[in-house]
Amino acid sequence: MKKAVKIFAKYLNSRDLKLTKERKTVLEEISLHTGHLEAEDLWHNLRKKKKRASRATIYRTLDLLVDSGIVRKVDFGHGHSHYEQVLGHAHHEHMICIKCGKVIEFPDEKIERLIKKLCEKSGFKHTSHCFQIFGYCKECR
Amino acid sequence: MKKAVKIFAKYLNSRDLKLTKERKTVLEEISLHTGHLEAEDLWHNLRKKKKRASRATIYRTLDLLVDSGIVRKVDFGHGHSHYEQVLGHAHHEHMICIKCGKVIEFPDEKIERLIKKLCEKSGFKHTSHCFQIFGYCKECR
DNA sequence: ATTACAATTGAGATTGAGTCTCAATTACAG
DNA sequence: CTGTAATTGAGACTCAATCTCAATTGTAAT
Repeated sequence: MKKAVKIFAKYLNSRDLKLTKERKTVLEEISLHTGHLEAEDLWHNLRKKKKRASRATIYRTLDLLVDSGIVRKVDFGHGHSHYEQVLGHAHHEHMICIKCGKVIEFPDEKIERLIKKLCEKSGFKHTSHCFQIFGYCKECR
Repeated sequence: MKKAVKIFAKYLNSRDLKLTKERKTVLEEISLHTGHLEAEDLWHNLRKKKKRASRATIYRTLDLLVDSGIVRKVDFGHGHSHYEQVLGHAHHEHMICIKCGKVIEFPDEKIERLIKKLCEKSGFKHTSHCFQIFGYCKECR
């Protein structure tokens, strides 16, 4: 997914920020994963590959990636954030099983439409949202 | 709101838990506030009134109150939880202004219906959800 | 009432995600 | 190549929330 790097470079450039090897490394590692991952996972994965980046840099880069729209930050109620690629993945929201931890994705066009309407009504300018359903999955109920 | 205490007592009893004066105190303090409040607010308010309860007890009690359906835990993206009464307040969700911090409530029947449908489709048993819209309010955009 | 005992409490230690500091390093425009 | 502002990383720090455990309290049974 070279496209992501290009978009990131453009975003960084527009803000007079630099595309360092650490930032590239973090983005590349995220690109390898289609699912969700935690900052800590990133740190461990990179460490294993001897492509180190400090925790501080990882968190800082994640913020930039979120800001540039390449990555989304999601909260599964585990007390820390998860991150997932936006590029090349259909927009969706999550159901989280509070027993086995399984995460089910579902499309969210209806929610998008609803948000648009709600915002129009109150003059609110939407920048992001979170929508999660917690409960028990088919297997755990 | 005496009803809340009754419901709480019943809930506690059903789980062989006790209605202590600390738990009553926490619930009473929450009942005084129609809006959202933080665990830290509770601790300060109670301290001022010389009706002390330790942080540990406040957090423990809040968990019980959430579990019994009297209180709802909401995340406004401030890095810590907020709590609000459910009893006597119409079901709603929140829009949070990322500039001034204002919280706008809006009714959520449509979302409830949407959740129900989504859950039916995938055999998921809904216990709770979170839905927040972040952005800029009319005044800040 | 009194007893008995499991549930509860609180002070303070601990955890853990995330942020901050600042000297040393690096990207990149000119 | 050079100048310089942006970046990095190790580790200190923050802060919400949880845990520990000895002392206390609510409650059901006697």
